[in-house]
Amino acid sequence: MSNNLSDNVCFTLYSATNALIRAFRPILEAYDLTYPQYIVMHSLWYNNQVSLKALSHDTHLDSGTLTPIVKRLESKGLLTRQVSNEDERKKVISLTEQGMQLKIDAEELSTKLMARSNMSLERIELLRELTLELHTDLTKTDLTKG
Amino acid sequence: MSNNLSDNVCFTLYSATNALIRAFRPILEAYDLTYPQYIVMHSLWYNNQVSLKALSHDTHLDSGTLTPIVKRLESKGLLTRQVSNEDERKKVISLTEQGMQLKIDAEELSTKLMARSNMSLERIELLRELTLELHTDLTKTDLTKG
DNA sequence: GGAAAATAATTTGCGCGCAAACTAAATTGC
DNA sequence: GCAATTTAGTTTGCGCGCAAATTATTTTCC
Repeated sequence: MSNNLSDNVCFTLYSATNALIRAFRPILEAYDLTYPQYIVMHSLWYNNQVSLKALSHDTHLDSGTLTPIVKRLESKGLLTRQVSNEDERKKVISLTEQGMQLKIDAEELSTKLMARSNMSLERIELLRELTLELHTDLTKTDLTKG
Repeated sequence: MSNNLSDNVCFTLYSATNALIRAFRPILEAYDLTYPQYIVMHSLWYNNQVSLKALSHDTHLDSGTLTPIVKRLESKGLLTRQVSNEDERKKVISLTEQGMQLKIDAEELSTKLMARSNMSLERIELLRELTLELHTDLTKTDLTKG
């Protein structure tokens, strides 16, 4: 019988994520990026010239969320969006030279942020495994039915 | 050297939280609550008649976020907001009868949701401890200076 | 080959999450 | 005792996050 919000994993997960994004914000501000924008850039650094659908799969962000993010990155000159030749419904998202250059500076940013926390590498890795497991679990199983 | 988003704990934490809130949404919809609204109600069920400041401390949500949430809960008839007698800057937030009755139904909702996942209770508890640790860590230390 | 169904991306609407600016009341310090 | 500072809460502006509706293209299948 929990009587404290911190006794509940949903709340601690939620609070920790908010705190992490908040801590990340001033660091990313130097690169004129938000965290979701950083996720998209990071994905493209390793998987360039993909459709929005593919980007959605990689980033775990839905298309309605991605469209405006990608448009903002386009207006910053970090990527381009071109209609695909094979399938005119699709858009090919490609990094610009500027977008690729950002990689050198910003690539390891989130790793560096976590490294500055007081948590041990072992516990950070454990946290990574558990959150990965939870995400896989939640997206596989439809918990609303049952 | 990570080349995959899932290798990074920031990303897995972020994705898992989004997935969790998403899974929670249809369940909470039956109570006409969003997850942040549920957090506020949960807090009040154990700590009623508090100022917005105190509620902000308990829920880890900032005042600019809380004001509109609390107003929505007020318009749903779940709580009231009255100017404090001792200090007219403060507002006393109090559950209505309806707000208190919701507790019986909705109290253990997030625990039940997690219990339906495929994760073991041990790993869920471990995740709770790690996210609590990270949150404490991030709010204590200003990682932007360093 | 053409209607029906599926797919890709965009748009709309709403509720956060939070920094920054603002208002109003209480406290401090001379 | 009153001006300066601090504190409590609200408002504004912006970027998500996502469900649902919409548009446009492609695929299916008869």
